[in-house]
Amino acid sequence: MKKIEARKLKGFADYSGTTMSLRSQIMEEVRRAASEAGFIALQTPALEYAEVLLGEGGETDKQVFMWEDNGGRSVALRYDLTVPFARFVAENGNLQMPYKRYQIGDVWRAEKPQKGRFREFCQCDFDIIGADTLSADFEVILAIMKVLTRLNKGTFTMTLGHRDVLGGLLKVFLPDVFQSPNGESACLIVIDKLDKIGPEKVVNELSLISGATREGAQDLLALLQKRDGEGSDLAAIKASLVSDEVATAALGRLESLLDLVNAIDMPLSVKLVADLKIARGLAYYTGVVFETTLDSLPSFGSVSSGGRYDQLTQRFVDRELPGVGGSIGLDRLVAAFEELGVLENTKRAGVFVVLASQGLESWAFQAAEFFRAQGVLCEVSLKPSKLAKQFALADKMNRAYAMVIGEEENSSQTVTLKDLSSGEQHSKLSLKDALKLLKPEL
RNA sequence: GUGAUCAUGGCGAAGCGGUUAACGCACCGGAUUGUGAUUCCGGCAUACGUGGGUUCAAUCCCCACUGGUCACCCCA
Repeated sequence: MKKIEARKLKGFADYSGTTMSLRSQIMEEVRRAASEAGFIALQTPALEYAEVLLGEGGETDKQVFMWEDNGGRSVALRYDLTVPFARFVAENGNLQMPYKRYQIGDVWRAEKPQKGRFREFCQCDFDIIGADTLSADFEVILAIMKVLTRLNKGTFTMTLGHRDVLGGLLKVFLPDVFQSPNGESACLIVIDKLDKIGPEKVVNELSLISGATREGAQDLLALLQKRDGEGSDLAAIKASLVSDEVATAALGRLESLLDLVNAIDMPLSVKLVADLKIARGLAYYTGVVFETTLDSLPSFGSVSSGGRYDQLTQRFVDRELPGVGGSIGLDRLVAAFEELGVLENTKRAGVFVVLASQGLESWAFQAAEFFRAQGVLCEVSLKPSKLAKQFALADKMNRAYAMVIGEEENSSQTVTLKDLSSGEQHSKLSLKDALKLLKPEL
């Protein structure tokens, strides 16, 4: 009979073993950070009406998985968690504002897969809608920083920018680009490439944009490259924005965010750095934007990013619902950690119950359940075989103890415990005495 | 979506126009029958991505497809 080839679609992956443990660990930290700050959980469907997800024909629209369903509806797999969230908020007018939610879920993008880049991947989002405040921006950023810090697997740099500041600078240095409809965003895209292609090329590319002058571009680049410590020279930028109230206010917000982070009395392994050239992110961002990279693997790209999106819900309703959110790219983060080789080997834990002969299941499970009830991982050998085999299996499964149940233990209602690290063995212990060894703290 | 590159058992990896296609890891069994490292012995999957073509002969050469990887684009 012809066999079906066991295979997966490109860009899709199975996760198991240590990779899956790390994924679970990250999700736990996300839930923890969320509940600490009162973000509530939300789950939305994977599939949405295509029109809900599609923007104005931008680059990202091309990467939306989309098809006609069996009922003739045009449907699409969600591209991110933010747009469906905006749909949810628009659809539920009775939410108590500000509304804070977190969400862990898979998203799909029809891209060409690469390392750390998948067609299906998990994002962990924190969003706040209904509050255009510094505190809202900060809660989102802080939550992400805490998650990354608590993973304890590396240090990160979060670069912080603001669309209004960059917009203000463009008005000063390249005012005439605003005469064409896409002039501003064209400039932002080019400026964002600064680190990658260098200032000369950026100036060249900027000069090609209608309305831009070479001199203006050079001055702008010079200003953006000025450093004050690790970040942009905010004082110099502020000096060029004096006449622009919006941009000055935006800059003030950035400074306040930096101050807030510095005031937090908690060691963070994420360094927050202002860098005004950060412009990207999705098209719907309107204010603060940020990207986060792993210090030891910056080439992997952003493992977390986000920003303020004050107009997103207006796709659906007239109400003004300012929003801010950030996302941790769980699978990219995991891939980066794997690349770095920082996945922990599973530690020895728990008990493996070795059965010396058949017919001992009753006592074995009584004992196992006794320990399980105390929170001890306890697995019973499922295939009776030679003792040596079962011990080897206990070792391979990384159990801390092997517990032997044989005729003697059965008749005396005891267990024999062997510490698999030290080789030390304690024969015929009562369940209580065994528990003292397994959980000394009790 | 554009370009480059690669494709041998579950994984890693030799070979290369004509071979019984190595080897390592993993897995399974055994080394006198209540004990895990190591060691020793044995077994294992009928492994050359798929489909065409060139050739007396193709895993090896050519083309297409599929898949992996990398760069661009975009992005987590």
